[in-house]
Amino acid sequence: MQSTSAARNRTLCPCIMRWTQTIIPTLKETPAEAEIVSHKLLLRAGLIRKLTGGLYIFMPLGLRALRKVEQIVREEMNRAGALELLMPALQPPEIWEKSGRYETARDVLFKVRDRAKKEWVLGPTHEEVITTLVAGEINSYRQMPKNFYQIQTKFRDEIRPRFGLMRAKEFIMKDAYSFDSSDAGAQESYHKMYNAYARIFQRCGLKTIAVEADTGVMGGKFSHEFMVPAETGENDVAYCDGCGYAANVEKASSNVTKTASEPSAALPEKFPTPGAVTIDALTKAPHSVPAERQIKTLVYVADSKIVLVLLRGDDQLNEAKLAGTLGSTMFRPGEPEEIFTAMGAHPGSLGAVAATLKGDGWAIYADERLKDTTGMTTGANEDGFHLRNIEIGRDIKVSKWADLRLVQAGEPCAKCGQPLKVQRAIEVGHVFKLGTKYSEALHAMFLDETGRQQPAVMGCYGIGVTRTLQAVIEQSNDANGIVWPISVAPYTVCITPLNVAPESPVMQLAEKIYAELTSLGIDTILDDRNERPGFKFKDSELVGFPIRIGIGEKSLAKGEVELKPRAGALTAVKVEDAVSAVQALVRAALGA
RNA sequence: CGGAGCGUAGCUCAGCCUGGCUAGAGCACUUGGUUUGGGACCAAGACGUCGCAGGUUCAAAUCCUGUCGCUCCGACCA
Repeated sequence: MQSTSAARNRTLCPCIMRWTQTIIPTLKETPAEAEIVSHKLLLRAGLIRKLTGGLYIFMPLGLRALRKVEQIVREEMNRAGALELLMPALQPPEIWEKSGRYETARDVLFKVRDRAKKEWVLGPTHEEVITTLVAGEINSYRQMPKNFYQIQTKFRDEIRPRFGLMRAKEFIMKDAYSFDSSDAGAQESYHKMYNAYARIFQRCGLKTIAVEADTGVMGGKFSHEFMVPAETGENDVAYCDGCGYAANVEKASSNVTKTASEPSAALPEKFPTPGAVTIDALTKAPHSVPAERQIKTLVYVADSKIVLVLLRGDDQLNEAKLAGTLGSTMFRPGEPEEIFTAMGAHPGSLGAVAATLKGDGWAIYADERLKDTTGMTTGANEDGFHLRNIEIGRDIKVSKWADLRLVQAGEPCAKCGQPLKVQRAIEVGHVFKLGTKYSEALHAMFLDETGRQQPAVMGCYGIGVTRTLQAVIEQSNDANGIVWPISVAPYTVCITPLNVAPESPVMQLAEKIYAELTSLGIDTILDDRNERPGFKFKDSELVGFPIRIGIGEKSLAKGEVELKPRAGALTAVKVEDAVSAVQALVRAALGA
């Protein structure tokens, strides 16, 4: 039977997608390499296979789902007036030098050499390329606005690829770049993209929240990230149920209470604190200094210079905010030996009190929550000693006050006062208003109405397409497998005949329904495997086809087939109603 | 790059600590048979440079050294 069925397949109509003719290598057991549910399911459902760390092969089924996500992205970008083009992945390093990112992005740049030993870079993104193009092609305000996009493979030398497609060395991104002749125009382009993104993710069946974001090394003016709430995400999002405020914690601020000051004219007093090298240790007897009355002193090195960062004892530093304050991302925490050499004490006994500092003219950045505080305690820059009665305005030469702290869940929203919540999330999209950084660096200039030369005002907009696909699975699964939204499912319908003999009424009906669904444009796969029913049911649920049509002799005898939505209950429908019932489900899901 | 763990059949893993003949199990695969509405059963079979290199030893999957790869935690990002 087995061999004849293989022979039979070769002679059957190739226009029917039969399970035995494609390859869907499902796994009953989870490969050890996968940690999070979406990665496990991508592998178990036979959608992807790993070539090596951070590099994956899309199997036929996985590719179908990927193409559906891409198509939704393409349709919505086109609807928003963006123009699709395709740029080279291989790029000359010169344009990266011009933008300054050859240095600032060097950690993620893959570099290769050609036979003449000339260096090239593999594009992690395409601001430099598109801006070079626009510099040559767009010379007048009359040619703007323009928004160019592509869907293309990007390369990033990730420090640590992980979670399958979530963070890979090579991934597919939709990147778009808008060019406007005015700031107001750029705002409008930005909002168009923001709205397009909301539609894209909604169509993909994803629940996302748009949050205010830090602009990082992109060097933009302001930006939003589209986040999929998920415990396995790599970002923390702070949001407010009261007014809808939402921001990446890198960016978020809250309306925290000022630190109460304790008026006192007392002068700094050194006291011994042997062994107490943490904020927590100082809160305990015999010292009993509450964390909110301590000043935490962090030592950073920026441009090989020492920088001190002061926070209240119970606050955490937000490095993204520090980057904003420093105007650079080129900084790092000091090494223990380096700190000892500079400060004369080890971490745990550090302080910024002017009289105890060895160095002169060091920048001291202090969090605003410390402003005007008195009666504080901090390290004495001598191991085993701290200072009390610190009045920050009098005793510490703060160079700059800034919001440097990480917000915590429960703090009052800065806009409405309700408590903020913090949630892990996966970033699937990011919109930036860039301004003129790249257009100036790469000379994308145009003549305005008055004949003056101006740099184009840019925006850039990314969607991690492969990551979005995985985020859908991360958000949409159950104990049996994936639960695809119809919009991105590899096939909408899986027909499961329980008798696969070609001449059987069951199989003949299966092929008839297949033909009808296909003629209606509904993607269908026919599970013609000669396997036991339970095996086929389990497999189709693992892969997660949104609708299964079960056809067996028992129900057929009653003139019925079984309709089993992946996320719903099984119902019996008359044979003649099966196709219209499926069509109704599909229409309802796609809103068509 | 720092910290932790793991490399034995296509997959999941045992064996390693305490060295010993021909390296095991389950799943998957091949053949035959029995089955057939929720991941069947019987029988036979195929599949391994035990990650790689070096060392110790009469003898190494097992001990030692080095190396490569993978996974997880931290800093970077779609």
